[in-house]
This record gives sequence, structure tokens and C-alpha cells, in this order.
Amino acid sequence: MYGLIDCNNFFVSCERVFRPDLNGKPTVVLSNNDGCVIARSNEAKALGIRMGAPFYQIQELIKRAHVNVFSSNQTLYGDMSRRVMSILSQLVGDIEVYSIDEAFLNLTSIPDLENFARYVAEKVTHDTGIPVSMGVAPSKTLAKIANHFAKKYKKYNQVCMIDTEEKRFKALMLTPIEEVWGIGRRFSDKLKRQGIQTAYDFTRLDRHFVRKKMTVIGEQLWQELQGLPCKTLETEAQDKKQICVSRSFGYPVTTLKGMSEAIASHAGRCAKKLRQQNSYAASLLVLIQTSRFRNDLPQYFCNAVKAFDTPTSDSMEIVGGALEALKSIYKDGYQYKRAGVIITQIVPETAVQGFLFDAKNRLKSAKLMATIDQINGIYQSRQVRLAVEGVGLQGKLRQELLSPNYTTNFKDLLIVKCSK
DNA sequence: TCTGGGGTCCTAGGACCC
DNA sequence: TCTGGGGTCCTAGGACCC
Repeated sequence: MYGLIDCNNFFVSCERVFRPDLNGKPTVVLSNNDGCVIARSNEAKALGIRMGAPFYQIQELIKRAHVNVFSSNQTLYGDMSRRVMSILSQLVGDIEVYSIDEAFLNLTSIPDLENFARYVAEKVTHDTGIPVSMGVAPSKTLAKIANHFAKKYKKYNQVCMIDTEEKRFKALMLTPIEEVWGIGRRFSDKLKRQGIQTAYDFTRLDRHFVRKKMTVIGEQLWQELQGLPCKTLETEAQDKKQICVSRSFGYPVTTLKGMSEAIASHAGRCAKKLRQQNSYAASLLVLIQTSRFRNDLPQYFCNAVKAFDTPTSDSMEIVGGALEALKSIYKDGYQYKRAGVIITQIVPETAVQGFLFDAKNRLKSAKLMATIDQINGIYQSRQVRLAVEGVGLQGKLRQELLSPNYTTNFKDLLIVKCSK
């Protein structure tokens, strides 16, 4: 059996741990640049605030209903996530960290499953302050559905089990097809046109028909919903096949110098992530864009690829390559809104193919990078970086409603006062 | 004025090989 | 008139996830 544990309204819950006065009050968390809503408390959902709603469009409602608003504090959420996952690892052993707020658990051979699941959920909430829901079922896809019920209906008291055929049928019939994990907009529209409304209807389709229309992915889904597990638990973090850092700017960028700083900084971050998984990259892509929402301004979307003769993880080479690519596509006269760097053709350390005419002292560069990473590791920051990266992203982001880094910065530690 | 960021997998089709 | 058969690798595009 699989368990899926999922933190409720995660980003909002993180803020509430340190601001208990917000419990019961409508609260939302915004994306980068305070652009749109990416997390909502139940009270905010009840007000009709949509996921992804642009912030400026709901200003009035926010004021009228006294909604509490936060900028994205990824440092805080990342740290809270780490705490949740570490408790889960201690209790279960076999876990797959699926996203910042979700994990699959291997619950095979646990005797009193329901009580155990309840204990895990309560323990996480007790130790971190984050409310969670747990779904338990014979496949990951069914565990997702069970989790959904646990979250939606209070009577489940955090835990929903799909452990009999009767419960499975009932759950499938109550699940609209578009809510199934792995069915997005396109497939749900297509299926509905064929009269498929629920997950149950989907399981009644002919297997070969599903395979033909929705590839192996659809076929796997079909089997998982029957209670036949196809997706296994991936307990080891896999190396990334591509690494991407991209950001929208808080304010338009109109100069090559400004754009170079952003690209250099993104490339530097990519290189650091690449070294963290001990990999090397043979190619990167730089992209720059104007705002697609500004029809009144001239638009320009462009990207360029830079290939390396020898796969590298050296920040100087990667940043240099990215800037070279940028120069080949940059044009004056536009208000740029977004820039990004994507590293591709990633190979592990053991599979690096050398280049016959390579003139670079790779040993020396590796030592330098290791030293930089070590220094930055101590402070959990990027204090040491290339000068071309400038002051980095912080100056270009808009984050007007940022909460303190309660758990990662001494200056932001809460002070508890004892009253006499 | 103002609309996020980072990933994965699969398939079809083109280029190329013998 | 008629134009093989079997493969690999790469990329673009589609679909999906949180």
C-alpha cells in the first residue's frame, strides 16, 4: 500500500506557524514579483479567489475582505518542507519526496495501517505546526484520490483509506475525470466529448483504446485506477536532465548591461545546481522575452544555444557561454520582462567525454569551484560569485510583503516574552 | 503599472547510417 | 509503372505535474 501525505495550503500554513493570529483569517501567498496568487487559505478559497489570479485584479476584494497577503518566501517554505520530510523519513523509512509539500510513503507490511497513518499525520502537524492530509491506497494514483477526499471532508479527520473494492468503486464514481492525477485540460476535454465524466467511466474504457488515444501514460493511469500499481516509489533523488533558472523582472530591463547581469546571475545559479549533482553540461540555452501582456509595446521573443566542446560545470565557462549567446540575440529598443538560462545535455562525472584540443586546466578550475561552493555552503548563500553577476536578482524582484526568515536567519528569530 | 518558476515523459519526423 | 529494410540519434512539440 502507498500513502500520500500532502501539506494543506502549504505556503499559507508556513506563514501561519509564525503568525498564529492569522488562523481562521483569509490569507494568500503571491508568486515572484507579487504577480499572482499561488497559495490560499480555506477562507480565501471561500471568498472565490482563484489559483493563479493576478494580484492587481483582486486588489479590491483583498481590501474589502481584509485578506492577509504575503510575498513568496521560498527560503522559509524550503526550510519548513525539509522539517516535514525529515520527520516522515524517521517514521517511515521508504519515502519519495514528490514536491515541496508532498511525499509518497511505502506502507507495505504495516499492520494497523489506519492508526499508523493517523499517527504519522498527527506527528507531522504536532512537530512542525503544518496541517496535513493523508491518502492510503494500493496505487499512487488512487492514493492521490484518497488524499483529495481526506482534505475535502472533515469527517475523515486527516486520513482517507481506499482499502476495499467497494471504497475504490465509490471513490472513482465520485471523482470527476479532470481531477485525476495525470489528466490535464486537453485529455479531460477529449474524454468528456466521448461521454467520460468520472474516473469510474474511464476505467470502463477498453485498455487498447486508452493506449491508442493517450499513449502508455494513459494506459498506466488506467491500470493504476484499477488498483494495479505501475508507478513505483522513487526514493533516490534522480539527477536532473535539465536545469533551468528563469525570472520575470519586477521592472522592465532595457539595456544590454542590465540583461547581462540577469543572464550571468541565472547562469551562475544553474552552474551551482549542476555541481551539486556532480554533473557536467555540454549545452545551454539563453532566452529573453518582452511582456506578452503588453500588446501596446513591440514584442520580441528569442533564444540562442551555446554548445561546449567539453562538458563543463565551471561557472566562468557557463556564465561566459551564456553571455556569448545573449550577445547574439540581444536587440536594443525593447522593454524586456523575462530572461532565463536552461542547461541541457547533462552528463554525470563518470561519462564526460574529453576534447582532444582542450586547452583548459580542468583540475585547477574544479578546485576553484569546489572552494567557492564550500564557502557559500557555510553561509547557505551565494556570497562569492562572479562580478558580472552584479548584485543578483534581489534588486530586480518586487517583494513588498515578504515575511521574515524565522528559521534561517538569526536576525529574524522570534523573541518570546514571558509576562509575569 | 501590475499576469510565476521548474520540471518530466512521450511521440513524430527528419537526418543519417549500412 | 516500378524506388528496400532496418536501424540510431536528435529535436520540436504536446501533455502533464506542483
